[in-house]
Amino acid sequence: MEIDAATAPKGRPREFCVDAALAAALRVFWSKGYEGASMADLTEAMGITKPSLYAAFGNKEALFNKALDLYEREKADFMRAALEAPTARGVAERLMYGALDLYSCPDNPNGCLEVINSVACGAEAECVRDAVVARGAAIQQAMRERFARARDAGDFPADTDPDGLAQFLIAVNQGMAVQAGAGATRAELERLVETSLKLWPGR
Amino acid sequence: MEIDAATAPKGRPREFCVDAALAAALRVFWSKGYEGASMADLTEAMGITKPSLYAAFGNKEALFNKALDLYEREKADFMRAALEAPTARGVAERLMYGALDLYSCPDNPNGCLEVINSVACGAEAECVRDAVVARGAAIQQAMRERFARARDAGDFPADTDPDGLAQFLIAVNQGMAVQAGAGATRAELERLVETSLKLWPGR
DNA sequence: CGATTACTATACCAATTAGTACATAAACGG
DNA sequence: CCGTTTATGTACTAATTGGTATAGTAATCG
Repeated sequence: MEIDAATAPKGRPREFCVDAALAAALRVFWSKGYEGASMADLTEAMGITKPSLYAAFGNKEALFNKALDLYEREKADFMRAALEAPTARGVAERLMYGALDLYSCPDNPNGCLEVINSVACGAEAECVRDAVVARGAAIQQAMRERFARARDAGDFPADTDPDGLAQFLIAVNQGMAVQAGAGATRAELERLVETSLKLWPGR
Repeated sequence: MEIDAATAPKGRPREFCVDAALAAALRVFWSKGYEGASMADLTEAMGITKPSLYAAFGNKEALFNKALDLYEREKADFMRAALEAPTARGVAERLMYGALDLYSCPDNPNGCLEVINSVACGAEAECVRDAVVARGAAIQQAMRERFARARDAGDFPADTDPDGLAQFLIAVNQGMAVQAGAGATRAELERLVETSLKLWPGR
């Protein structure tokens, strides 16, 4: 019995990198959605066979949830980071430009994994939809709290509703994701960002 | 040979109402999306068998396109109507409140049929996605032209970009559809509408 | 009445879906 | 070298997918 179990893998070592396979799976889910991504699509992109996939990740739903974790950790982290901007306007700017970069990056599928999987779907995908929607609600809640602080700090004109502004910012973000998925160019999305920020109230 | 062919159907008359069946199909596509709606879902909701469906509508894709026509004609008509408002602000108001009514109507599936089917999908659905995206592009183009006229009429402050504003309005609309599909209440969507309109520039 | 025409229902099709059984291969501790 | 353990590749399953062939049925036309 070793002290460090991680250094003593027992059986045959796996021949693929779990992280790289998961990153490949994320790309597939990101471009096709949960339902649109078949196990055949996934195994091909990941470069492994189905039994390996099931052994390493459980099943399709578990794989998706792990990919979703990765997405939030590595791709959508700018959302959390945006909340740390000193003013409400700074939050909006960081969020919009971060979304612009993510949704129109040529290395990624265009659009937002969470928006793709939070719209309507068949019965098979309802469980993952609920999971995605729950994460969106968490982000929205965090933004509400941030804007409540911003209001107390005097970032907004007097008659402004911070909750409404949080919802508005998320809505524009979601709309940008929809347009990116529909093939909008980066220049078009840039115009959307600039127009939105020009309308943003306060500091 | 009769003059009026419509009054003399030759063979056995069909036992269901095509319009009612199409309306039922629309509801299914609207709540599950093109891919999420199986033929079994559709035939059950429409109250007919598969051969009847194929005889009357062609195939799944043709059925969807007919449902999409119906959607634009009966449900999303407020979009075109909004463009006839006398000022740009009036366009925005009609569009936002029309979308609010449509996306949160308790008699309908929540959300927007076109947004649902313009996000990522499997290979099977790409053709219908392209069709939906093309319709969205047409609406956006019409709105651009409307706002170009509005700018000439002096509806906007001097430094306003009409194209950007059209894109912005559509993005908020799409975001509202995403949130409606994710379970937002009507009151929440109302707040989004009011916040957005409060930020709208000019008259 | 018969012929023609078109709709309906059952039963079927090939392809694809997510998920597994099983035998084999590669690492380890003993 | 042996047994245990884990991973791999092939081949398979049951269920579902969109789509049809076939046989029967209900209407009008001549």
